[in-house]
Amino acid sequence: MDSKRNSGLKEQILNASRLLLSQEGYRNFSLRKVARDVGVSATSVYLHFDSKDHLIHTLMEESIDYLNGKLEEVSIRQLEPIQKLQALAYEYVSFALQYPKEYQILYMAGTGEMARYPKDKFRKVRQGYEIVTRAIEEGVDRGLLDETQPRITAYTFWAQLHGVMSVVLSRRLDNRIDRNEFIEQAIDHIIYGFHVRTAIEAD
Amino acid sequence: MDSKRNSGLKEQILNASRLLLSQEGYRNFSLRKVARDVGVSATSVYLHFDSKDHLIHTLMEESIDYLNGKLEEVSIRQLEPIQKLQALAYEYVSFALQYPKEYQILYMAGTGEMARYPKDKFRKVRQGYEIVTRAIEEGVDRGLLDETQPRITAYTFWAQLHGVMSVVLSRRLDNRIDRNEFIEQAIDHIIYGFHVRTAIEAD
DNA sequence: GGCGTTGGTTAACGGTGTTAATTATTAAGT
DNA sequence: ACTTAATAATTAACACCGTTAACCAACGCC
Repeated sequence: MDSKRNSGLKEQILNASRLLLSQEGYRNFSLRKVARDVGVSATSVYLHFDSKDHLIHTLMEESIDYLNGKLEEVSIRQLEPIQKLQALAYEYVSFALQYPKEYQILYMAGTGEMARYPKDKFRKVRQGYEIVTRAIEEGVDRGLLDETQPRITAYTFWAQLHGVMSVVLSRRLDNRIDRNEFIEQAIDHIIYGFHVRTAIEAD
Repeated sequence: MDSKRNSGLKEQILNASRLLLSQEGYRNFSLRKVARDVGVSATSVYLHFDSKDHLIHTLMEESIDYLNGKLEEVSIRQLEPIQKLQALAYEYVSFALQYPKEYQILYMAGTGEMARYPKDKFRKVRQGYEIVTRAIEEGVDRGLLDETQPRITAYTFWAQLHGVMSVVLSRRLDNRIDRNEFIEQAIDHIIYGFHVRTAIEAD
C-alpha cells in the first residue's frame, strides 16, 4: 500500500524490535506490538523470522558481530599486552555506553534467552574470549603477565567486565557514585588483578 | 478436600514457583502452571500474592534476606580485612552453588525484573554493598588497603563476583575449564586487584 | 489467457495475567 | 442451634500472546 511495496520490511521489524525490546524489556516485548508499530499484520513477522526467538537471536547476533569487529580492530593494533587488555576493556565499555539498546538486549537476555541461543552460533560468542585469550597469552610470553591458564583468565576478565557494566546499566549503581569514575576504577582493578609484575616494580 | 484445608498454601505456591522458575526460566514461568502443580485453581494465587510480579519479588526477597544474613555472619567474625573480603566472596559463591535455584532466580532476573522490583525494598539489596564497604573501610583505616573510595570499590567487588558466577552458572564456561579452579582464581584476581599493601610487601 | 511465486491477509487454537462474580466452608455471637 | 460475617476457593470472562493454517492479491513469465 505504501509507495514501495516492501521497503525493507525485515529491517523495519528489526528496528522496531530493537527499540521496543530495550524500552520495555523482554517481559513486555511482543510480536504483535512490533507488527503494530511497523503497521503490518502480526503474522507478517513470520515471513522473515521463524519465531519470536529467531527474531531476538538475530538482534543479538547483530550486536555480537559488531562488538567482535570492534574488538578485532583493537586486537590487531600494535599495543603492549597490558595496554591492549585495557583497550579491549574500554572498547567493550564504549559499546555498552554508545549502544545501550543493543547492549541491553544482550545483557538483559539472562540465562533463558542465552540457553535458547542456537549452538552453532556460539562460535561467535566465543570469539570475544579468543581475542582476550590471545592478548593474555602474548603478555605471558613476554613475561609481563603471570597467568598459568590464559583461557581461565580471559573468562575472568570478561565476566568481571560484564558484571561491572551490568551494575552500571541497571541502575543498581548508587547515585552518589560517578559513573565514569566507577568504570575507570573497575577496569583498573581488573587489570591490576592480573598479576602484572613489571607494572609494580616500574612504579 | 485434603486432610487439612489449607496446609500452608502460600508456602506451597512459593516452593512450586521456585522449582518451576529455576527449571524453566522466567520465559516459561506461568501462574497457571504453578497453580496446576499445587493442585489449585489459577486465581487462588491471588489470595496470597497481588500479582505475578509480587510472587516473583517475594521469591527474590527471600534469597536476598538469606544471603544478607550469611554475609552479616561473616561480617561480624573477627577477621583481618583481607581475609574478611575473601570470606565474603566465598560466602557469596557458596550461596550460588548451594542454592542454585535461588541464586538463578536472582541472577536470571535481568534488568526487567529488577526494574520492577519495588523501590522500598532496594534498601535490602544495598545491604550487601554496605557490608563489603565496611570491610574495605576497615582495611583502609588499618593501612592494609589503598582505596580512596571504598564505596566504589565495594561495587566493583560485587560486580566482579556477580560476573564470575554468572559465567559459571550459565554454561558459558568452557568445559575444558575446571569450575572450582576458575572460581578460586577469579576470587584471587579480584582480591589481588585491591591494592593490597602488606600482602605484597609481606610475601 | 493461465501459472506459480511472492508478500501479505484473516481466522483460529491454546495459553497467559488479571478481574469480577459466585459458591463453599469455617468461626462468632447470641 | 441458627444466623451472620468472614474466609477460601471456585468458575467465567477479558484482552492479550505466539503460532499455524487457509486464503487472497498482485506480479513475472510463457
